[in-house]
Amino acid sequence: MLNTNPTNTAQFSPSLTLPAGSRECAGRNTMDTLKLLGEQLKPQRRVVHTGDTIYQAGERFGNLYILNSGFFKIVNLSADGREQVVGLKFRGDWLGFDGIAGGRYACDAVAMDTGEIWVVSYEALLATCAVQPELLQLLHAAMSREIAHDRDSLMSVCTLPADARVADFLRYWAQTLAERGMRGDEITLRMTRAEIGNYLGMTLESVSRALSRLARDNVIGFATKGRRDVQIPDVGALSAFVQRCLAPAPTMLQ
Amino acid sequence: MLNTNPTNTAQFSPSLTLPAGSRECAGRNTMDTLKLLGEQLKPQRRVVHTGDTIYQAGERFGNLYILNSGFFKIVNLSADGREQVVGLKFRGDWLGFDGIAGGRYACDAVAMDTGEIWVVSYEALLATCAVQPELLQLLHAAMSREIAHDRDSLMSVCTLPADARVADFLRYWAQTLAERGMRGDEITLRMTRAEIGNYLGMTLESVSRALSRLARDNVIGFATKGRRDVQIPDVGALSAFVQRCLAPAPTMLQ
DNA sequence: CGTATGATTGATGCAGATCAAACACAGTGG
DNA sequence: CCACTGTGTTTGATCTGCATCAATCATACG
Repeated sequence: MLNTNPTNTAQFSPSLTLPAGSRECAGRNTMDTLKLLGEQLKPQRRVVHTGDTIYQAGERFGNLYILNSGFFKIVNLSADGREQVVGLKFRGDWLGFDGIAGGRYACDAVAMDTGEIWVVSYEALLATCAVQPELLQLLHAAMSREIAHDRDSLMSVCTLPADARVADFLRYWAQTLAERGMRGDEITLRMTRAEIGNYLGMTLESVSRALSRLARDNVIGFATKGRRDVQIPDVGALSAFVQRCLAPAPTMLQ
Repeated sequence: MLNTNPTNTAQFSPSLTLPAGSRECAGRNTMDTLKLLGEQLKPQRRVVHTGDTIYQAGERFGNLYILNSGFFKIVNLSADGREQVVGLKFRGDWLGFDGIAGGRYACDAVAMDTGEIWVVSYEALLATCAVQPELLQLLHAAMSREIAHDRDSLMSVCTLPADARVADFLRYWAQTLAERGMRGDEITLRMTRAEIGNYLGMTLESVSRALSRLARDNVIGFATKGRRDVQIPDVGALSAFVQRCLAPAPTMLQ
């Protein structure tokens, strides 16, 4: 992989520069957006716990879901039994878009932590949008962001070596939390190495080795007890690590 | 890769069973949908030729595009110069969704053949949707399909070995053409091996070897002159080939 | 015809998969 | 309290699928 490497002169983006498209729609932040959605839609609120499934592949589509707290994984299941984590959802994300086209959800949405989701009937949402055009903008922005991010994911697995993929994964996680008003410098991975590996297209052993390497290079740190909490003192260091992985050769001397 | 392989007993879907979600919204077919869109939106029609760029990453968002004929690739470009084909668009597909959230397009859309695209101002589209709710359904269905397909792509690169990825790519291409009323048994790849490889996360040599293998096994055929045209007598054979690649071991004897 | 671009095929090397063993920690129950 | 068990993690050794390097061939075009 990483076969396309045109004159790579390591001009990586310095530290916290957010990539284009990652900021909230119309300059609005996540908290304000959630407040607006809560007021406009008066959604049914539902508390979920680790392992709860909000919808499953094949189930009849009817609702969209807005994640107010906690976090979810989206799992695709193929006819022949392959299982693939295809997305992670954080505070402010919407769930269930995949069901609109086919009338049935195409994936499973599984809670990875305790949290609260808001249930919104798609029909009711459309009705509300008809009298409140700003809502439609929010809906479309959420779908658009999902499409753009899915493409970034594909780019990651297609062009980055294993170590860089793990680093980029942590960078995205930390940035996402920060953008949404949560601490991004100390994140609790509520996924096993196997789940992370599945999401990134590598084995759990490779994930473990990559994390060890990142810790050895002081790009990340591990919390006192257990290896589930990851400290990220500087997000820029993760980006720099990715670039280092892409660097063609040491080119020592000359 | 393909490390998750739970009791894989090769119960592959027989022949032409379309996977859930691949049929058109509300049972409508592509031709009818295009007709409706053309009548309702009266879009500006624009002829494009190979290599034309309909929009580019960073360009200010304003229009969505509906592909009436021809075909496009969607290319993502990272800050450090990596280039990734993240999608292919066929007749009836929409282009430009990635621009809604950030106000700027996130990718390049490049024509791979002569064709016609319809230009629709996003603002005007929303206005029309307000008085024609069916249009909004079509829009959402198109976005939903894109999200679902992007996930399938990620699953492909994460769980399939190189040969199977190429086979699955051809299967998808053939099925998509068939669904949209075009011949699916003889497709002209208007992409180089390098472009296909980039899209599938492998080198051009691996693509070439995979195609040679598929031809040797009579799963595909090459047209008389040149290796750009691929004959696909039976789409099911491609699915079967994918399953064969996933089979744990030859298990000869017993 | 010569040149250029893309495709095929072979030889070799390596990143990451697979196999294997030891370790850490949280329950659980005596 | 500690032994016991199960689940997840780490780390090492080995193997292999695919990348890389390289040479030849095919088709298109000036």
